[in-house]
Amino acid sequence: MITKKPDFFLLLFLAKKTRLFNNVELSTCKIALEFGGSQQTVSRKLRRLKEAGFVNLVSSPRGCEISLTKKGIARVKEHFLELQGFFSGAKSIKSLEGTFSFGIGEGKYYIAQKQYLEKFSALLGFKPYLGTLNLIVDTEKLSRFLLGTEPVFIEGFETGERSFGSIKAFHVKIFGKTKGAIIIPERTKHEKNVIEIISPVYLRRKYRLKAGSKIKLGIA
Amino acid sequence: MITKKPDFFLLLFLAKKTRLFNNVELSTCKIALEFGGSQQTVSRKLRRLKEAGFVNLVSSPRGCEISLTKKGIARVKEHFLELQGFFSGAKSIKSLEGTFSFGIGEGKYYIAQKQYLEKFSALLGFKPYLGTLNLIVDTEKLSRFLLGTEPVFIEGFETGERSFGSIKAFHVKIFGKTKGAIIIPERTKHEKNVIEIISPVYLRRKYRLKAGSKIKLGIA
DNA sequence: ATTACTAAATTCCGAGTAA
DNA sequence: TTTACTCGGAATTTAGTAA
Repeated sequence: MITKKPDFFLLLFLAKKTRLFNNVELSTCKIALEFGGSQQTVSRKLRRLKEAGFVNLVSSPRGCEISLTKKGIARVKEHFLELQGFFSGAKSIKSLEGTFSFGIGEGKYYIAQKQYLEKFSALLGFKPYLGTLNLIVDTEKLSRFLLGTEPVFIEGFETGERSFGSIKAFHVKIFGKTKGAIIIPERTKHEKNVIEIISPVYLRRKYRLKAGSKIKLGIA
Repeated sequence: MITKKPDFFLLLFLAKKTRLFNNVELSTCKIALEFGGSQQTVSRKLRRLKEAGFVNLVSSPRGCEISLTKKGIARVKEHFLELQGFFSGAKSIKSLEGTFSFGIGEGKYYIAQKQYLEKFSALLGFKPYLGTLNLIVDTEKLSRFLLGTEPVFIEGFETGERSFGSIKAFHVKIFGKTKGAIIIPERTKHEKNVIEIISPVYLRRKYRLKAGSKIKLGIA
């Protein structure tokens, strides 16, 4: 008979209960209550975790003695390290370079919407200049840069005519001093290597930008 | 209609793909291939994640545009922080105090087994004195102490007469200098506030231990 | 009190397929 | 190519219970 896929969430639950290395005495009833599901389901899932070699399980009419096996501990650690890989600052970067590009001016139409403008002021703390700065960036570096910033979520809205989607905004400092934000629509078909920047000032004039000019963004 | 429970693993998968904050273009086929399951199942699970408010999803015959919502990002972060809670050294401690107690001498019988002795030598790097030191410890502190140490797994074995279970061992330094290890059977009904220590030296004599003597264990 | 079996209800999966 | 529907079979859940 083929061993069924064991319940990873129950393994995580047991990892917490055992503090990874300890043995614990539990009953299927208590686990069911705390973890969710019925006593029978917990019983079955425990047996599967045992079959799969993730836990040591001694069941008796007096309850269950449970500890994680080497394999079980490894599995939980692996899961954690994987998550840590992209949450920890290890891979994030603190500045991002972009190349100025003349956009098609589409962004301006969107951010000029009164509802967006009000939310930018309220949530970002500045009233943006009525235009966006298009930057060509390395998508890999963009991802790593965004990981280190705190996103601001700007809800979408409906007008009589059409609907405007939600936007994620990320505070940045342009050339280490000018306030601004990267804005990324949540629904976009946009090429991902082009981002739009808003700022209270007219960046193009302030920094005398020409096509191909390099702009440095830092974490705000 | 009640929204079904969305697949958290798919959410994690998408968290990786989107690097949390980015938008990605994927197809249900590609996800199915990489994540597992059929195209149909992925399609259904994506829609459930959307229903549950975890992802922004725009599907069309040309593919899917996917990004995580604020709620989705929060859910993944919450999961990570929960794990980090007991993996990070924040809660671990570097030393543990125990009170010497005369055991019933049971441990001696076990560790004297030739198979165990050989594995101790091979895996722990020392040939233990033929006896164990029983220590009464605080279970909460023991858990936190063990979190900071590296477990050594000693496999069980069978003799003609009976079977001997696996043992987890943790390197320690007794009073900051003497080599030793905490040994915890994987299957035990043992009261968890009593641990057994093995060491190449006869600890009881070396430290002139009497019932009630305090022993300090440090990370090796 | 337990664990865990059986059986019925429910849910899930995926081949086939329409758009 | 896509997405996503239908539907039959597989898998899962859980109430009832035995031990």
